[in-house]
Amino acid sequence: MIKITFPDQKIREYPEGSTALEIAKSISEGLARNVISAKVNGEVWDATRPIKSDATLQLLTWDDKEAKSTMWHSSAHLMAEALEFFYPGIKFGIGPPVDNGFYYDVDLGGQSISSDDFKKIEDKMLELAKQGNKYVRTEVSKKEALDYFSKKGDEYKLDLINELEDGQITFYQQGNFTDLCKGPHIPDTSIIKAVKLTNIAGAYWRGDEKNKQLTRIYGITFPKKSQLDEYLVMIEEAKKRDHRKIGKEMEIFTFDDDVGPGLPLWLPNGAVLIEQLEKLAKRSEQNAGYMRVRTPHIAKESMYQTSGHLPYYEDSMYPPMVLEGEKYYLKAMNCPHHHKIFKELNPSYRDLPIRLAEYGTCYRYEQSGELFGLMRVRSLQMNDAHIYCTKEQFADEFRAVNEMYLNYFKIFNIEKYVMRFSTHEPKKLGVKYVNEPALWLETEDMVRKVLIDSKIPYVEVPDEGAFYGPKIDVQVWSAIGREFTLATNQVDFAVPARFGLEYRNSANQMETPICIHRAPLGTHERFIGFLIEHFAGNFPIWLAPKQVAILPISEKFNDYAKKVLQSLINSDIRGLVDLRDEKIGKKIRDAEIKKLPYMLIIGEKESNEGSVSVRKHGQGDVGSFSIAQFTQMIQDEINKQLNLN
RNA sequence: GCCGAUGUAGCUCAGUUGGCCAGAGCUACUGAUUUGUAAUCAGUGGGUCGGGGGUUCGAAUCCCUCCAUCGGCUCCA
Repeated sequence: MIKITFPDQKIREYPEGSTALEIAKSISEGLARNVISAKVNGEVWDATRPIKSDATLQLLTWDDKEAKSTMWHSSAHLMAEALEFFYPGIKFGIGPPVDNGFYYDVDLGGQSISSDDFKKIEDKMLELAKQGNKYVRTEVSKKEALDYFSKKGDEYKLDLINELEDGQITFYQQGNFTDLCKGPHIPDTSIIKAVKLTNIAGAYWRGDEKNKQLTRIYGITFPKKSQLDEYLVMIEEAKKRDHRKIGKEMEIFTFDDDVGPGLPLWLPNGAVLIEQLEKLAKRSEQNAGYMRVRTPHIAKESMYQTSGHLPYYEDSMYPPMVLEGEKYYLKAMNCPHHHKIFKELNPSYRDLPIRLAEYGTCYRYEQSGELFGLMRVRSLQMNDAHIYCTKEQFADEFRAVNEMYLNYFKIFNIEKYVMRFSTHEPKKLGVKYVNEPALWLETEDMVRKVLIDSKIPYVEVPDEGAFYGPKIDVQVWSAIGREFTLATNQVDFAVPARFGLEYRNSANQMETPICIHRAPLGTHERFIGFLIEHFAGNFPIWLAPKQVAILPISEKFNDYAKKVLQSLINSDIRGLVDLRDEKIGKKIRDAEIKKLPYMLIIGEKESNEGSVSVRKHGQGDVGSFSIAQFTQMIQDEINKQLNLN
């Protein structure tokens, strides 16, 4: 007998070699039906794998994240079986679970596949699923594994096996399909009740663009048909929040073929959003002791040689303009310009820290396939600043920057984000990173310490640093689930020295400052793209391009409506009047669709009283107020949203 | 940049076994109506069918090519 410890710390005895599934059955048949996999001693296992000694056991059902992964991993195998049925000779790369489903990379040889073929593959998968074939795990020797896939002629699997150690190789087989796989898997295919292939795309073998491009087929499965329906509804809802759709509807931005790809035009409503964001940034930066600077959009090649950017990033900068024998580049970053300003200021230690801020306009020649609405563009304006400080000041400065982030997140009600702390990879010193091993370790420790001291949750990712130092990126997700870096906070211990930046210390010696690059509001482009999706276009009133729509009931009240508008403008409130010869219901409907936060309905009663009848977007009638009362109401709401009270 | 898909009026879309002057709704404009909390009625205007080339008696429709967008891959100072 073996002792099994359950999550509630209860211990029960079972025969040696019992499986999680059998144990579940001993508790209840219903539970057993829902078991997808199991966590044995903290490791996810097949629910059908015998447990041979004392262990802790957690049964995993669909509600557990790990169970979903198991399910989708098994689904990838099921799809592979269906694909092999339709496309004999097909070769398989990797087929893992992902956040929303799974994919399998395949090499179809000369055959082709398109989304038109999805239906037949889905049907085949469901047919195979109904057979309830068991996923059978076998341990094989390296030689057996190599023999099997040599016979099959699948060079991708051979490639994978060659990297594995003998004695640790397992196969899984269900129905007519056998795959190299470390598992775990669901007990049998009958758990898969709903199947949807979602997408088809190219993907390089092992993610290397020098390798052959395989066909990647994405799909998702569920244990209940209704869950698939819910998922499809969710996808539809997400599409409605897409910033490209709302940005067009609300006339925020546009792209034009003649202007060029990735070069957005900000329409008047978008320009208001930008102005409000800049107002917020300028105020918080002023309070935090920043000084504003302004720099040109281009610079000579020599500056980017000095900064060291050229060898790393020349390919993603617009090609240079040659004037009088000199090469000029459109700037892709603001730091070198700011470094030059620091040098000109010629500070002593008493002047530090020096914080230089600019909403700098940059141009980056992003690969054409990378462009994506406002989220990835070629012209961008960054909420940039560079803080020059001593080593002793670094922790306080870095902490203050993080606090500024968190304050912004409160204002924008951003709750779902991840701080990603990127460090260097020692093997790539001198290639991807400046060759200063001691400084890397020292600054990484400083950053880590600040994060821990400030109790900011973060994940550490090796080999993702900037070439000049470690950094923190703030990751957020777009409505359609794509992950983005919204903001960034970077340490630079290398470039100031390259520019010969120095300050005089208290002992009258010259020292090089540390530089912090920070952009809490990222770029206007990405930040506004994100905000559109975050708020689904229903901006908080302080940010809304138009805050109030004035809707006269008939032409007779147009003059009073114009008077109300003027009064709002005098109080710095952004409004519009709908003077069209339409019925009030139509004007309200249009204002609601345009997501205008407030509507003022104006008729005979209001014009006689000098009042306005207030309707709130998405809520309806909220009553009658004097113009002064309404103005105060709006201003109070704005102050509250910006934490200005 | 690579793989795949898509591109018809300002917007959303119909029109593909190739065949009258390419359609609808919304928007815009004009007129009637003077309206009380999510669509008043009528009329008018608007399209190089993404660009270029080809096949054909005839191309939005078939072929080639370029451009742009979308989904991924790679990249991201």
